[in-house]
Amino acid sequence: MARAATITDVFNAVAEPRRREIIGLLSDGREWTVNDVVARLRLGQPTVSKHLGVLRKVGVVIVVRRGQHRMYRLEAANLKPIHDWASTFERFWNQKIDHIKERAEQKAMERIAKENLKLK
Amino acid sequence: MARAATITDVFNAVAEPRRREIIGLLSDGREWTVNDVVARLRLGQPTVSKHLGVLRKVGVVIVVRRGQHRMYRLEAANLKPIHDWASTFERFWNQKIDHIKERAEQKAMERIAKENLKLK
DNA sequence: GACATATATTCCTATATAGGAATATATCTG
DNA sequence: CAGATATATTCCTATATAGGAATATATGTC
Repeated sequence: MARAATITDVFNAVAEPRRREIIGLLSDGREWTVNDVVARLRLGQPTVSKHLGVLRKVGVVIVVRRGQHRMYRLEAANLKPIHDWASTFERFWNQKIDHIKERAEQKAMERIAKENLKLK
Repeated sequence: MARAATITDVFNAVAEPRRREIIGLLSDGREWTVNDVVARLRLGQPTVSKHLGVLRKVGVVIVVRRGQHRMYRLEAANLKPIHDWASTFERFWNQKIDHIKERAEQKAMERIAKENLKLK
């Protein structure tokens, strides 16, 4: 079986690095034209149109027509499922940080103990 | 150009729903055998072996051999890049929540004002 | 050593998809 | 209306990859 389609699974949509780049551009909160994006990335216009189309279909960008132009804007809320999923693992690296803290405190205690010995 | 390979890009590795399922299983922190996973998911043994192989290559799981078995364990720290990336968009939905809060407060104020009027 | 069990690997096929080229479709400007 | 500009779409090709079947490779047990 193939994986869930890029246009239905936001995880898959975002698995393509150039789409993450586009999202990075749009994350300035402003409206971007297809050609604005083309000018920034080294991609052809049809390629950019297609990537934006995928992002639109998963809801990560929205588009409004303004005359000849289509203004694309980031709809970051639809990236939240990814954040939520990844957050469920937060405890794993926080735990590691805790261990580092613990060890640092341990060392500090040892140093203090040593200095106390000297004083005696 | 094709996208970055599943075995080099953790975003792409995790774009496959069955791999996310496997990660979900291993997130109990325990060691899982290939057959443990096969028993839980409706996937053949070779399929599971291959998925675990992909996750191993991006570092999301680690494996130790114990006799006949290979024990797979989640190495969640290597999911952190995904969390970090998604976190850069947190402000977008927090902002929305702020708006909701604001509006709720607004309504509360209005209600209080109305009640004050009645009292007069 | 013969067999059983656990897992990986190889081979195959179907499918998705990224991107280029060409073209279609609007919209704007004179 | 005749360009010009902006964007989408269609067609094509190369490539990745998911999964099944068969097989290989260990390791355990009698």
